[in-house]
Amino acid sequence: MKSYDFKSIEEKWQKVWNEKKVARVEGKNSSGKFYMLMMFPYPSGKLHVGHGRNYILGDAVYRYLRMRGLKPLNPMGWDSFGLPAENAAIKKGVHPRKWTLENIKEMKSQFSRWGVLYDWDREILTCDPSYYKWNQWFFLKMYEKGLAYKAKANANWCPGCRTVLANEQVVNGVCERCSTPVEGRLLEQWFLRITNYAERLLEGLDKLKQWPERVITLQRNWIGKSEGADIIFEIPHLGKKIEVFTTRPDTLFGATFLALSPDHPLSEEIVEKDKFSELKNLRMKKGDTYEKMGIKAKYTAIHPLTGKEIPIWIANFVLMEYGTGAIMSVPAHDQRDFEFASKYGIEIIEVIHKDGGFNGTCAYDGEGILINSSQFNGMESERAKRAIVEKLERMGRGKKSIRYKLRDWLISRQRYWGTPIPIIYCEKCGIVPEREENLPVLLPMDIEFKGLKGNPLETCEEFVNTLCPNCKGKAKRETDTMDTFVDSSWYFLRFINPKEEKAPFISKDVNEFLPVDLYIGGIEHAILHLLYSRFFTHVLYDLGLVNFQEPFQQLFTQGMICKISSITGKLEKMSKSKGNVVAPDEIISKYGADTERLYTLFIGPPEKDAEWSDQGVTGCFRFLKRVWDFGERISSMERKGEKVRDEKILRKLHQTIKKVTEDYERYHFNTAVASLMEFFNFFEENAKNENRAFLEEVFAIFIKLLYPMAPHICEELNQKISESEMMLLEKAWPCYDPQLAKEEMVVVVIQINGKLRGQVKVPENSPEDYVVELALKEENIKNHLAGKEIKKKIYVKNKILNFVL
RNA sequence: GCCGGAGUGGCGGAAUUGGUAGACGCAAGGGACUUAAAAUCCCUCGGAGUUUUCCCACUCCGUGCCGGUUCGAUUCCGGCCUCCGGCACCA
Repeated sequence: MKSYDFKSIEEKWQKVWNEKKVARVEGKNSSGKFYMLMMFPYPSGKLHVGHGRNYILGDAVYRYLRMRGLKPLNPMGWDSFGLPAENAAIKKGVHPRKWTLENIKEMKSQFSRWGVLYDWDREILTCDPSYYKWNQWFFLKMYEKGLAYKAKANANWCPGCRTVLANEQVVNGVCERCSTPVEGRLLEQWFLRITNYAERLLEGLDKLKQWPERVITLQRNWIGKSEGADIIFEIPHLGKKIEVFTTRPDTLFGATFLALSPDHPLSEEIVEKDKFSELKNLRMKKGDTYEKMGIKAKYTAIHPLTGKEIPIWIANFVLMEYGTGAIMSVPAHDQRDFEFASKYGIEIIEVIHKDGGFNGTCAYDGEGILINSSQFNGMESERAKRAIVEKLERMGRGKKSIRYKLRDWLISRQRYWGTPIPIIYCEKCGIVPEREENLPVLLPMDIEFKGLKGNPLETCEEFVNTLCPNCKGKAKRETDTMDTFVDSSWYFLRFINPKEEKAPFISKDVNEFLPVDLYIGGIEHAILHLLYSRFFTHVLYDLGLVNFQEPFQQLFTQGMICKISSITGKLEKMSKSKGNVVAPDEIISKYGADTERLYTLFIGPPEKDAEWSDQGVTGCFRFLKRVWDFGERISSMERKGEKVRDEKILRKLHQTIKKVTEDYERYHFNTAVASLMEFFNFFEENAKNENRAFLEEVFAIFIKLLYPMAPHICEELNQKISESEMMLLEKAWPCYDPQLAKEEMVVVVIQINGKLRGQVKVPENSPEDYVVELALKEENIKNHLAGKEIKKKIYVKNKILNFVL
């Protein structure tokens, strides 16, 4: 008997799959359209078993769908622009492109060693001019539509990466990539006007029925819609107005002061000259780590409804980035206003009354009945909101308003390894977009990286100096490159026509294949990538380039693989910096790729985080080894006599087909593995007869069920026992016989007052009377019923019989 | 503070619509084989108790805590605790 030689089996089949290009989808899809996609990786180098989860999961789905008769489009590419490549270049002097291509080669071979299949004929690299040309093209389209613009803004500057970051890339005040604290810097930067799409991005979420609820919630909170009113306060001494945004117009009569952000454009005009240094100081002390403080302005504002003069303060707790940068402060009904008013002795007026509401020690921010509010007294908050806004609208002092937390997407990066922004600064014409026919604006390749500081593009004369496309006069190129999230915001469209030279894609084809039917990736992209991609798709829809607005029909977010970190001592996401990575090659050389695949799927529910256990891996290895030995045993048996079927085994088999099919449909691979193990335990135990024909029949079905998860061993076993040479990948998924999948005899549990007291075996769908009769014969039931009266009987067919006493 | 998600044996986890809690795997303990080890195979494995020579049984408790609905709750409802994730002076 040959022992389980996973190494040669796996090499053999990987070679076959690669050479036959089994996942290739040419042009249109004949077997029904299905587009599945794994989030494409950044080629950072070696992959670990944690990364593997994404790809293995996807491959199991892919192979299952293949057996179900679909031939899904399943492409793969590389998100290959970005900082790590550039940092490696500066450190080691190797060009980012070279570093990137080497990593891709390594990772691609890792995919092969895992036995995951992609249509490599559609491979794309975002760092390739044939790809990033279209980033530039989209940018120009957006510029035309006013969706790309340059503005001076207080940007998030990361001193570590020496570039600005998008709001989405700042996590807890530090850089998402390098964890350096982010500073504010006033810079001219390029933005994409994602805020124009806030409402549509919000509405679109309602249509995403097959997205995880938590991702929807994260996006909804990130967009952060608030409904309220803009209200105008006059400053008579200045002859100017201040507009504020509030969600609580019903509290307007309690507004006893205005508070302006220190960055508000009027802030310098309204404070005394001798308080300028104080103002500057205030600008440094923003954020909730600082105590609330402020400067009283030299002017007052007029309350739009009472006509009373109220003070204006510059306050460090008011954000310039949200609303209008100014608020009406209602100390009785907003805790922040309350703290500020208490500190500076500003008047506090209760206007919303409720029992247990405002008591003078802290603000009451709930709803109630209006008081101290003139003609609105006695109204409910909700009604008063409308009534007051209507009144303001009639007076021309305010209007209904909706605000979002979402801010425009800052895409400028002061780094080299990215898509050059196709903009030219002409001495005469100013900002001039590059002409379409001149695209791509090529990233220069001959750059010396060692010891470099700052953006190398700035020092690259051939790149910077150019002629104006308008007047042919002297001009300079923009040296900022694009955020790499631009690259990943549309790559799923490029896979349809990856080699198209005249357009980013062909609309007709894209409309046929998209939206992506199943998108698999990590939860860490819940906001950034998935929001930007949705935004891009909405924009492309408006440009008439695609006929759908949402790019991803179903989203599956898999959990992360964790392990105790040798550095922090805690359970952490597997990563090099935490010193807790497990290399796939370690597992593959010891147990094989099928074992790693099976264990990765068995480790727990795929949408949840899981802890890697080296010991757990052995369980899966032992299982596969037993499967192999069983196959060997069958193939060494003599073919003789007639096929003798074993009813018990057949029933168990068909129950297992049913269970495993249902589990695959729901992506519950962990329980699919458990069911297959359970079946195999049963099979081994009961397959005592030496009837090869029958054992072979059962075993052939069993390995089909196991195939999507452990494909190499199953292909090999299939070849060994099967008469046809056809690969399992091309075979049909087994159907179960509903009659056989049912138990012949079902166990009905007997309860007394809801407590388990016994069980009887009866034929399926037995009538109540029959089950009661049998139950009453049970010794234990008799004991419990002795001397008591049965009040009620509850019978659930094939499940339970409950006597209520 | 706000918004999500979760809490089940020594561990990872199962229980698809309210119907036998602990499937499957790991670890552990015991045994077989072996000079020995590895590998493999067999048995035990939530807690407490009753019965008993053993087997076979049986009873009570048990799914974070307290309460409710129900013949019956890991599952539904109300209140709390803890942990994880996201947002956070967002007016």
